[in-house]
Amino acid sequence: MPATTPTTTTSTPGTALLKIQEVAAETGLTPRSIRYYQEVGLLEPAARSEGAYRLYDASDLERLRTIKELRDEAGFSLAQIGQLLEDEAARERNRERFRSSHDPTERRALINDARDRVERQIETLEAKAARLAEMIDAAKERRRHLDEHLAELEGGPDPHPERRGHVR
Amino acid sequence: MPATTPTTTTSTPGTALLKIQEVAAETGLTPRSIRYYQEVGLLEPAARSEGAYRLYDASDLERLRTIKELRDEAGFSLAQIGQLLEDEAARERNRERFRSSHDPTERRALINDARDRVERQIETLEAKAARLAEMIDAAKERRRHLDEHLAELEGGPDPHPERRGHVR
DNA sequence: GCTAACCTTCACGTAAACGTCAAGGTTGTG
DNA sequence: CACAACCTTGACGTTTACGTGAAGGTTAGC
Repeated sequence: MPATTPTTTTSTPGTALLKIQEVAAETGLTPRSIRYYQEVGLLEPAARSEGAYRLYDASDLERLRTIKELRDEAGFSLAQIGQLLEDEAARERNRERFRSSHDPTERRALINDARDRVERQIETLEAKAARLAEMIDAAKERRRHLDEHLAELEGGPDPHPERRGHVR
Repeated sequence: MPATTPTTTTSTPGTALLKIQEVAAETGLTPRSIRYYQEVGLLEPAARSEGAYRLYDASDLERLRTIKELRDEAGFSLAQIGQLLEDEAARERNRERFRSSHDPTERRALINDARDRVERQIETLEAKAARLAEMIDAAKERRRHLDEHLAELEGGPDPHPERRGHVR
């Protein structure tokens, strides 16, 4: 028995399964964080080795990178991330059910459900983006103001620049 | 001694000073959080009453609202918020020095310094915004896809919609 | 000048998100 | 098959960002 392959039915041939440390190196997370994410239900490893080693596939890596991005870049809590990913998962599940359903009414219901979920995601994200945009605008306004001052200094080293047009 | 007025020199006449609970009501923060922000150096109350009550002015309120926004909307840690506000403060200080300096070279140096700081703020914020935008685009793409499906179902309740043009 | 309602400063408790050993099993390479 | 390098599951420690009293001063109204 060569048995480098795990004992699961997730046989995606070309897909090499990685051990937790390799995943950590690949994603920039720590093994502890990855285990913790499993603990709080953010992702289950694709498989376990015979000796119970966690084994991760490509989609796991993708998911972990998503989690990390949501955490670092967007500053969401793990609970919020869980919500967002759960919505994703529900979307996938509905997709499956959708595919196997031939009743147009149910199909429409499933899609509408999915759409609502995506809509919620978008609203959550856009609210955050809007706030950020406001802050960015404020900062840019400050920068613009400073640039004005600089231009003034370049244009003519007037010892009393506050006299020409209301600097404040 | 009528002494409703504090014992500080920050005499901005029309500015009513608020006690911590009033500030809390006004900002949506808790008194504890406000004290904590002071503890970690995010803001000092404008004054103290005779009996050492914390008293806050309008600019304190503004600052607290900013902190809350950065915390809730942008998801920054208090440490990061401290950095951003510190940059702000440095900007103000430089502004003061700028006003009292009459050496054009130094003036330019001060403004350039300030500009660098603002630039850093903008970069930090825009990086975050960019990530968010990516996520929003992805979500919108999913929504668009779902809408397509819905349109297909509305247009004609075809029992085999997967036959018309590669649904996946 | 009494008292309710607020404030103060400790000080300990808590939830989230991990870090860090400890004790022991697994893997694969020589 | 020995053994270093990795993995497992606890379990306790740590930091951040507060919550929650406790013990005692302060303020404002009557």
